[in-house]
Amino acid sequence: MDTETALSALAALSHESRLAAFRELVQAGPEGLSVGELRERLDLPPATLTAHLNGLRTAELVQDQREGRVIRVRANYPQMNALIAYLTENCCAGATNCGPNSVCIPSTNGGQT
Amino acid sequence: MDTETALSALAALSHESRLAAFRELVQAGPEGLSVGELRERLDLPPATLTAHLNGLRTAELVQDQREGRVIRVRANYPQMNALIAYLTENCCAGATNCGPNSVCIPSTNGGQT
DNA sequence: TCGATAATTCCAGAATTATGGAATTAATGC
DNA sequence: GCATTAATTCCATAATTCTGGAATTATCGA
Repeated sequence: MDTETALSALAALSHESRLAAFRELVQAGPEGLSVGELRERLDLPPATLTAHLNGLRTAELVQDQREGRVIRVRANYPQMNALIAYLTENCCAGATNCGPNSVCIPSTNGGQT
Repeated sequence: MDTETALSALAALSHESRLAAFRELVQAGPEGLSVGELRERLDLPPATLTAHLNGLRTAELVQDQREGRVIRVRANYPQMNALIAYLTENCCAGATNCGPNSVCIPSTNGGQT
């Protein structure tokens, strides 16, 4: 993932409603949710939800598929994963001991504190 | 890390100049950089850089320390790591096979597609 | 075709964030 | 005290993002 794409994804997730929407979609699993279900859970006016969904769509963090009158939205897990990979690389500057479960130390000092 | 803190960190990183500043600090390692060095590298007016640094400070993604007339800024690696952990949990909904080097699939379907 | 439902786009006002010059604070050396 | 350097805050303008009502598009069933 390049920096421009990462910025787009970070911007998409940096708003309360959009992060909440994305979390709902992740919890919903591969089935995703219809826009209507999402709207009920988040309790947002239709136009507002669409605007936020468009932010997530631009960042390619979600994908959708029309099913009749309903549009089903799914979290794009690989894209989210790519964002985490980007942040991990930028957090650790290439150190190998880095990740969510380790303390993040740059490689330039061999991991000492 | 709670959602409010994550939102603050995501917002801080979702701007070109701030992400660039943070990357410079990560690459600089534990020594960090003075505000002046950062200013030269990013080529920003002083007031603009300060405004962006304040965003990173509020999110506790950087910490600083005055050394005489100079203020030294360092990346706060644990905070960045906590953000990555938060995103990993929210990306994967608790699945164990998740991380920057694996495909991110929620746990609700056992990893099948 | 018509009516109902789902979701979107359009658009304008409100709110927030970004930008950077000028003034200010902080520290140092003479 | 005074000049110098480093960085900040102050403040006003510019730019962007957010919000949501109203109109529009898309699909379906009768």
